Amino acid sequence: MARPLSMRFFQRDTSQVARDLLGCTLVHIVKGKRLAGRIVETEAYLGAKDRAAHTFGGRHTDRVRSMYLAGGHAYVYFVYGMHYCFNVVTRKFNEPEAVLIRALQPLEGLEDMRRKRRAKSDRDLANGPAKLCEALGINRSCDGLALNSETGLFIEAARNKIAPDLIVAGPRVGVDYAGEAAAWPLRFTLKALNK
DNA sequence: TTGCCGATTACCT
DNA sequence: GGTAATCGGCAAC
Repeated sequence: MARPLSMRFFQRDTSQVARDLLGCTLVHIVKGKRLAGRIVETEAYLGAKDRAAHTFGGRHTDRVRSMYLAGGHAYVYFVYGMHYCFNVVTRKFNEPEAVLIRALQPLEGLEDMRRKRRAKSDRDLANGPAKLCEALGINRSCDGLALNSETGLFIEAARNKIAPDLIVAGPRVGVDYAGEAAAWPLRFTLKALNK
C-alpha cells in the first residue's frame, strides 16, 4: 500500500498526468473499507482552449467550480440524468484542466463493488467512467474533495513503472460535438488491460 | 422560463 | 447495431 500521490503530482501538464496515472490505484475508503482499482484508461481535458472540456472558453459556472481548484482535487459531475463521472483536477488554481478516469481494474473490495453494481460479470464492474463511480461509491458529495488520506479519496502510485510502449493514445470518447478537438489524441489506455 | 442535449449505460433485436 | 432511461446544466429567448 503506497502513500497517496501528492498535490505536486497533479499540478503538472495535464496530458502527462493522464499518462502517469495509468497503473496507479484509485482508492475510496467507505465505512472503513478500501474500495480500489488500477487505473487503466484516462482522458485529458485541456480547459479554455478545449471545446470538449466543460470549461471551454473559460466557462465558470456552478457545476464546474471545482475544476478551478488547484491540481489534486476531485471534480465529480452528474450526466445523462443518472450517472456520475470522476475527474482529477490538474495544474494550478484557476487553470481549469482535468483528467477523466475512464476505467479501472478492480483490486480491493470486490464484494462491495458487486453489491453496488449488480453487474452480470466482474468485467463490467468498473470498465467505464460511470461504472467505476458506482463501484467505488463516488457521487456528488465527493465533488471538490482534496485527494488525500483525510478525505478517504486518493490515488496511490503505481508499484512498477509503466513502459511507454504499453500506453496507447487515441481520440476521446463521446465528444463528437467538439470540432477539431474531438480528434486530439488525449485518451490513454494501458494496452490489453483496458477491458 | 423554455427546450435541447449530454465526458453513459444497459438492454433490445 | 439501435435506443430508452432520466434530469440537470446551459444558452437562448
